[in-house]
Amino acid sequence: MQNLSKNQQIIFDLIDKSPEPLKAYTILYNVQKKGIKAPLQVYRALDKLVQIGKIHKIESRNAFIACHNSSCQVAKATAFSICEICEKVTEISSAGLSKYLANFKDKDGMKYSKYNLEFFGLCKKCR
Amino acid sequence: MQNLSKNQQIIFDLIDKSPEPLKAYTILYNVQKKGIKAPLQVYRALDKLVQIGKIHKIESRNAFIACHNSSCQVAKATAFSICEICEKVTEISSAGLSKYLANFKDKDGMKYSKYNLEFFGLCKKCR
DNA sequence: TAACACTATGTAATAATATAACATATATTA
DNA sequence: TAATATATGTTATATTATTACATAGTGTTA
Ligand SMILES: [Zn+2]
Ligand SMILES: [Zn+2]
Ligand SMILES: [Zn+2]
Ligand SMILES: [Zn+2]
Repeated sequence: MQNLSKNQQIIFDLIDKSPEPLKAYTILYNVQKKGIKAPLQVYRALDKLVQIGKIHKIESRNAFIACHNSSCQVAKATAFSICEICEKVTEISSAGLSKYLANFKDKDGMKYSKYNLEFFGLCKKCR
Repeated sequence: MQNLSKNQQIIFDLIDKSPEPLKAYTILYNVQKKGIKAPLQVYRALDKLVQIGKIHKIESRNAFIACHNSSCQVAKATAFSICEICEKVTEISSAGLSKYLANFKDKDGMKYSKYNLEFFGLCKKCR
């Protein structure tokens, strides 16, 4: 587990303490006072953080959330629930689900160790 | 099953005959000769086509693919495999998988009838 | 038919998301 | 030290998507 660089740490801290997924430019606005001035600086840190599993990208929302699955063993096998009203996003950690998906074989008998699953519905509060 | 409007039909035809997912602006360039001149015209048709399940959006690629699951009964429950080398995308239609996911319950006992799953790996040719 | 609601279209402008290209600096390792 | 890899800074630009406003067509029903 490598240490984070300065920019990576700043951006990870912001995402980690956010109760909701953050978008790249929201992140940019919030770290400008810390000296990160350009989009590319944000995107580079995001890329790295995604790569090492500290954060995940919510593809349908173009937003980023910190991993809370004990610094994701499954950086490449992610599942989320997304509330269609309040946009609350929760990372799903289910041994059953990840086992099922990791063992799933398509028609050609092909298995996939990497996947991203996004469930949509209404959260407890919005139901 | 409603009929498609003129723009919707033009854009669906293009996507339907494409062997690969198409991006919005690629679509735009390809339909300009048919009188569709602005991005919004494309996005509006895409939105509608997604809504009625004739096409699906590949979220991780910002691209659109025609549904070939007999005009998708499962417009809201989609699964794809994506080759990380050649970018070939295939819609997965597996009764087992859709049943498993439709019945999946999260920690709160919540079920989700809508989801999008993207598997990543190497296709037959690229392996 | 006329009124209404609904869906679709046309057009211009702009917002939001992401990358290319190039220069420099810092950390790691041999 | 030298070599290598990783990270940063900066400017410009590419790509993806929406807002706002005006108009036209389609279907329903009073
Ligand atoms: Zn995680
Ligand atoms: Zn909610
Ligand atoms: Zn389909
Ligand atoms: Zn391939």
